Amino acid sequence: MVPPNWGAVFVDRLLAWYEENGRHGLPWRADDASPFDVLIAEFMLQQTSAAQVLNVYEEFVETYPTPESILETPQERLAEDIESLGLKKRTRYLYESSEQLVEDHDSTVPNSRSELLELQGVGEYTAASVLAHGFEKDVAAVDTNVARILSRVFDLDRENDPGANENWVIAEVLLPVGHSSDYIHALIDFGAEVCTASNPNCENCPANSVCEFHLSEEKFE
DNA sequence: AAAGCGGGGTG
DNA sequence: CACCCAGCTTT
Repeated sequence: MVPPNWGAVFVDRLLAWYEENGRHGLPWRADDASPFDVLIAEFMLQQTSAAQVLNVYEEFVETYPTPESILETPQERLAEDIESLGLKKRTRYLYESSEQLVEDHDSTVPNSRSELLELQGVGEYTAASVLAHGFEKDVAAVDTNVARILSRVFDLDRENDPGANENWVIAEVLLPVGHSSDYIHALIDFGAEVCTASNPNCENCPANSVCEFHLSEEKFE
């Protein structure tokens, strides 16, 4: 059973770790990234490592800063530009969602969850990410990294399931109001570098004293 | 609920 | 060589 104050302690440790060790230089996290830039980055990052996206992101958003610029380009050309990322359907999602932005949203990115979810290729995680990073909304975003972290720290029943409502509820409860973007980035970086899927670095984890997973592991040492 | 997508990096 | 990566759509 997790003591009631563990959540707050965990978030404090997480944010302190992030300030010191986070991947602050990633271009799609820049303050001047537009909501459309954020949307492009989230499309690229689906099931794709940040290192791979780094190879193509900056040139892509410079070449295609608006949905119109996507639509003016043959899909074959777009496909070449992001070929190294894999997942070929991504090109169609980029193109069709750009059509939706132009036709239904006056060429802007909508700032509501329901409208974002209507876009081709946008699911719960991507919608939440755009709201947090593009519009500074106080919403949580749960991907496989976040689901894994929360499942371990709080010993959740539906382990590592980004679709489990419990993950979203906990992520929302822990959210530091006014800092959702840093909070989400912190969770993801933490999942990529400390609380990894295989061989998590519990020994050097700043939150291991408030983690059910680590404490239960210790019992079997 | 489960399968399928995908190039590139890692153990 | 098998497996994973800031998920989503379709069956």
